[in-house]
Amino acid sequence: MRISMTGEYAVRAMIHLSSISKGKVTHISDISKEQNIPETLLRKIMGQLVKIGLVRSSRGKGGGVMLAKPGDSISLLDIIQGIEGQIILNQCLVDEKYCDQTSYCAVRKVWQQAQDQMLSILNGKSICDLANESNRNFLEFSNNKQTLN
Amino acid sequence: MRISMTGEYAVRAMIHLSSISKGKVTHISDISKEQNIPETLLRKIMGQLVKIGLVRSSRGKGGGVMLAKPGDSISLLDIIQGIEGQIILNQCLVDEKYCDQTSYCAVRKVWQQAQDQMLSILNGKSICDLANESNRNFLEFSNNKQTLN
DNA sequence: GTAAATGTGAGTATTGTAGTCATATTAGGG
DNA sequence: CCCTAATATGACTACAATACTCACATTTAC
Repeated sequence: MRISMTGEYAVRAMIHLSSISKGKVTHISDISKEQNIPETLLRKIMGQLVKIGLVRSSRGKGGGVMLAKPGDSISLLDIIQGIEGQIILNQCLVDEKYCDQTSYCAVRKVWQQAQDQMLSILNGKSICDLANESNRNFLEFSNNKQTLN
Repeated sequence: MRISMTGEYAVRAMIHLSSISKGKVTHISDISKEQNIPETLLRKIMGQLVKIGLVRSSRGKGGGVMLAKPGDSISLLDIIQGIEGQIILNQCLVDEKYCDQTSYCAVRKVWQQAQDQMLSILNGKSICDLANESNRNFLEFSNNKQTLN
């Protein structure tokens, strides 16, 4: 049970985008290089991100991609669900026909609970938070390295 | 991102087993019928459950399957992880080579947190709990139905 | 018109999953 | 020893999803 590469790539690309100053564009090829994501694949993923309204793009010379809205209004969950569809841990949570015990099954409830917890955690983090935290961690990381040398 | 059918079947089979009085055996074919699980597939799943020590089986006439230990010492997580292997939401949580930012990446931390939450919920429920709760819910459910009619 | 961008449908290779089938193995009881 | 009832398992199939690639289309600025 894993997140898809597509989902991971999307998250990385979005974090990259959130580091670009507002109003400026980047190019898919740049993100591809810096984040080490196959370019043609990233093109498709960016296409999806545009479709679901998280990214704005413009074609042609001078074109490129940028966040469609402020980074603090986009959660990790928005990205993942946008790309992968709804996260549903257990079949019986989605398919009524699958199990005839839905109305009293305790297992179902546990999955529901686990799923809710997970979603709320992913929902609680904006890509803005993520970019900032990573930056802060990176600085600490670099400082530690320096003092070690 | 879903649990596999195999995992779901295993859980159902285990709950079924936990309803059998201690010391008695059931047959795979019975579980198959009652839980609506393809028999040949269930045979394989039971094989795995035996291998990981959750089920005890005996062959031949008078043989069958039973829980290998008390139902309250077996968690939902034991079953799922036993069957599906470790639950790992995000690639970077398992594959060091995959991402060179492991030491400071904030995304990684969020996934870790979501995963921990989920595991702890699954770990907190024994199949004994589950069987009891389902029974209790079922009774309520039936009563409601009766009073409605 | 040309170069620089994104957009996209079709195709491929690989893997994973759900499930089947045939056959082996084990055990009890005549 | 043989029959029957049970689990065990390796090989196989069918299908779907994933992670890509490729070629080409489209858009825009100059």
